[in-house]
Amino acid sequence: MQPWPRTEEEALAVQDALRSRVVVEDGPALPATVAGLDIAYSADDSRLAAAVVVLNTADLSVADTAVVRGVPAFPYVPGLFAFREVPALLDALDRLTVRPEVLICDGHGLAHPRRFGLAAHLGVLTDLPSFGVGKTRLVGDWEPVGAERGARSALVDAGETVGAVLRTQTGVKPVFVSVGHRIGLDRACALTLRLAPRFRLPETTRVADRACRDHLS
DNA sequence: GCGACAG
DNA sequence: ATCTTGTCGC
Repeated sequence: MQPWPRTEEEALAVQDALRSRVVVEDGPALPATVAGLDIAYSADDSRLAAAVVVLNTADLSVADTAVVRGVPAFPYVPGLFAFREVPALLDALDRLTVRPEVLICDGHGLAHPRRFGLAAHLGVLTDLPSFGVGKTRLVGDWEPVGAERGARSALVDAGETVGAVLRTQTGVKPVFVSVGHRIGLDRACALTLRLAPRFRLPETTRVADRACRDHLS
C-alpha cells in the first residue's frame, strides 16, 4: 500500500478516491471456498493479530489459515475503521496458499456513512468478491425482522438500501449483512445462512476469531 | 446543544 | 475491540 493516511482528512480523501472502484455485479452463487477475516487486539490496544481462514463451502472444513501479528495502522474512528485493520489483513491474505473466492469481513461494506466500509475497501484492494457481516449497526434503520431463521429486513440509510438485517438463528439477535464488492446482497445473505447452520455468526467469522485470539499472547 | 458511533 | 462473575436457559 501507498503511504498510509495519518490523519482523518487524509483517510477521508483515500475513501473518496477508492469508493468509485466498487463493482456492483453479482458474484459466485456457490463459491468452493470462502475466507473469514478477523482481528484481535491486546488489552492496551498496542498490538494485534490478524487472521484469515479459508473454509471449503461444501463442509465448512478449514482449507487454509494465515495469522500475522502487527500494530493498529490507525486509531479507531467510526467510519474509518478500515484504515486500522486493512494493512494487517492484507499481510495475512498474502500468506495464504489457497485463494479464497469470497471474502467475508467482520464489519460493514456499503452500510457505511460514505458507502465504503471495511468489506468494500478490502474487496476493491484485492478485487475479490467481498461482503461484511456485522454484529451491530453503523448506519441505517430497519423494520422488525421476522423471528425465524432466514428472515430479513432491508437496512435503509438516507433512503437507500445499504444492506440486510438477517436472522441467522431463530431466537437470536440478527446480524447486519452488506455488500462489499462484486457480489449481490441476496447471494451474500444466502451464503451467510449456509455458513451459519448452528450459531449466530458464520463459521468463517467464528474460526477466524479463534485463530487471531490464539496468536495474541 | 444532544445523541450516535463497525471493531 | 477488551476488561470480567454470575446467571438464566437448553
